[in-house]
Amino acid sequence: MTIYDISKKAGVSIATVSRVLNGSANVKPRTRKKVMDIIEQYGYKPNAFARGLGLNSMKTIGILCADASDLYLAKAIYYIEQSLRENGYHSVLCCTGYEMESRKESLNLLLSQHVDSVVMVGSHFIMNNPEDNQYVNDAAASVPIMLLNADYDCPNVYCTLCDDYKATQDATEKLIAAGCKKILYLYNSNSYSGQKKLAGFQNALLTKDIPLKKEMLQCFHGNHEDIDGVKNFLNDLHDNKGIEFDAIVTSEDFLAVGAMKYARANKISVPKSLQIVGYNNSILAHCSEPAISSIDNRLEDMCLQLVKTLIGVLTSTETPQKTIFSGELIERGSTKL
Amino acid sequence: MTIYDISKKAGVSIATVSRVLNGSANVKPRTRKKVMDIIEQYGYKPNAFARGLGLNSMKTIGILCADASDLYLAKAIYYIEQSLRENGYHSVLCCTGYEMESRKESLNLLLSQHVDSVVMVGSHFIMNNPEDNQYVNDAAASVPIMLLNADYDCPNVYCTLCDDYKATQDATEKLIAAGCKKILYLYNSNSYSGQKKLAGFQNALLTKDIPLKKEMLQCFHGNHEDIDGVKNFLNDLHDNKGIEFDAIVTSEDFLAVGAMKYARANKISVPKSLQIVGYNNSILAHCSEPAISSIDNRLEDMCLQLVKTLIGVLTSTETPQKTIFSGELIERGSTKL
DNA sequence: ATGAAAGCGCTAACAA
DNA sequence: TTGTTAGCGCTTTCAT
Repeated sequence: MTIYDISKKAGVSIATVSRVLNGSANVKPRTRKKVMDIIEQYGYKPNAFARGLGLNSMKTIGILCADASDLYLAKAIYYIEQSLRENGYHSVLCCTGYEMESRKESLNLLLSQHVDSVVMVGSHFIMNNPEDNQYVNDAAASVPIMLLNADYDCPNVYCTLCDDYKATQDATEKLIAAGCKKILYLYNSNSYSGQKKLAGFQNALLTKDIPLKKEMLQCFHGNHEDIDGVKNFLNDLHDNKGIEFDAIVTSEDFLAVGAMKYARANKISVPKSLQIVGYNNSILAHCSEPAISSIDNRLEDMCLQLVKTLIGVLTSTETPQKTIFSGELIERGSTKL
Repeated sequence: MTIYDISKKAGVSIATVSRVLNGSANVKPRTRKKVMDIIEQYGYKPNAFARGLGLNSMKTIGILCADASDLYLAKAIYYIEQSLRENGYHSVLCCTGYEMESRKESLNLLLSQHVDSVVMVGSHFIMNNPEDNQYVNDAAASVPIMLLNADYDCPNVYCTLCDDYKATQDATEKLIAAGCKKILYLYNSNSYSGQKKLAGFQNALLTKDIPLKKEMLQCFHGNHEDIDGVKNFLNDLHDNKGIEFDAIVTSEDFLAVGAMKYARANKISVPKSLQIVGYNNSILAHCSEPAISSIDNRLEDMCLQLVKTLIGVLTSTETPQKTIFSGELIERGSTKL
């Protein structure tokens, strides 16, 4: 069933059918009704390819993310896809893994699909080395690029992010105000937002005149699901390296869960002897007893804003190139502030 | 840059370029080389729409799932997308939520996109009432439908699932063998696989001659992230309804985590006084101390098999219509068997 | 081994 | 208000 069949049955030209299909004003109501009836009757659906060929768009957005099974990224994808769909766009998902090469490859794959835009979910897509980000510039030359949780200055690149720096700083300062003297910072990524969090932590110490010891910044290099690995890591830090701490600020909830298990295994009372702060405010923060205080970076708000911005760009509405949300610590039993 | 430009520059016809592009055998090596060079030089990429129009396929698979932010479904999507990409297919993601109507709508959306097949992730897509499944039959009339974790008998519908019945029965029997007398079954969904698990539990009791009390089958109706809700639910069961139990078998890990928190809050020793079994073997099973024994239903294997089957169907290779994997209990600290 | 040309189904510019 | 028609870029016969 094509537009030709419909036009024949309705006794009009294909142009008229097309007008009806696209809601053009220049159709006599009676004609419109006649055509609509035929369309309904035969359950005709226009061919998306042919339409795409003509318009050079299939109303499809590419979503690039390192790992759709990551709790945080999965949530982001969920919000973004939903919002895009509400705006009449499809979402092509492409998980790139954490390697540079496959990242570029995936991007090219999406571009060759003629997506109308590419959303990059997660701060992993922007590196420190400008050369490594060239692929973003290249892509931005053909379609608008939307960055979630990353900051990058380039024409046709739009950023929506959370002020991780400030959120981490605030949380750390709260711990200091509550009397913590030896705060360990536990992280696992050097991505853009990872660095911001770290800097926020350091700045909190600086502001409160607490000397910064290098050993109090620890990077866990294991897999992001390896909670017991984190526990062992902390055990090693304490038992073998002699590092002492009365609070742990982490860059991700799973690290905080690991810290929680470390405390439990060593019969360290939380929050009495050890306070723990997570990041992302995910379900993992609810899994332990007591529950973990975690920094919420307003993921849903960010995602909705990102899509809003994107739609603005695609419809040539004036839109801000950068939107920054502020995060906040959700206090639960793992801290007493 | 189109195929015409390339053909002109290479001094051949578009047909030849097309042949080169599609790896046809009927091209003289020298001609092929000549064309290839031009293609490389100009970085030409064929237009996916035009190709789609001709072939009536853009090598795209629709992935339907209720909620991409659900831990389990997110993992499934991850595996499936990856495997599809390796096979040269794109993935269009569409999250339907848990309502019937939006489910049908999403499916139609995908079909109107001319996807080559639709993968339905999760057992929610098949209902008890045959009428409610009619939409699957309808869709199967136009493209192959792949079901993950659901069983449905219909031409052009292919199922890949885990034997949840057996896995649950086995785990329950192990608990009985270990001396548990009062086993509570805690679930939260009546989906196809939800029913299988429940039936497996019941059958274990039957097999071991343990009387089945209705009150020992409890459905938690809250949100699947509401861990504290589960804890409170169990508190209520015990304190107000006077239900006693020495083991809890759950249909999802988050329920097991809730049970764990219930035990901790009430100073019930796990596994000594209460044994707990989760389902899905997700990261949640690792969050508590002790870690939770959980049934692994081999999600990755299932996903890879599903894609393998799909590729088979699309290439008209002979393929089984139903593949069943068997699950197994991964024992951790929450049980002593 | 290569080229010419007919679609594929739709949109949009132009004519009437 | 409606119809005619030229693309859109590619695949695929059918000739050569």
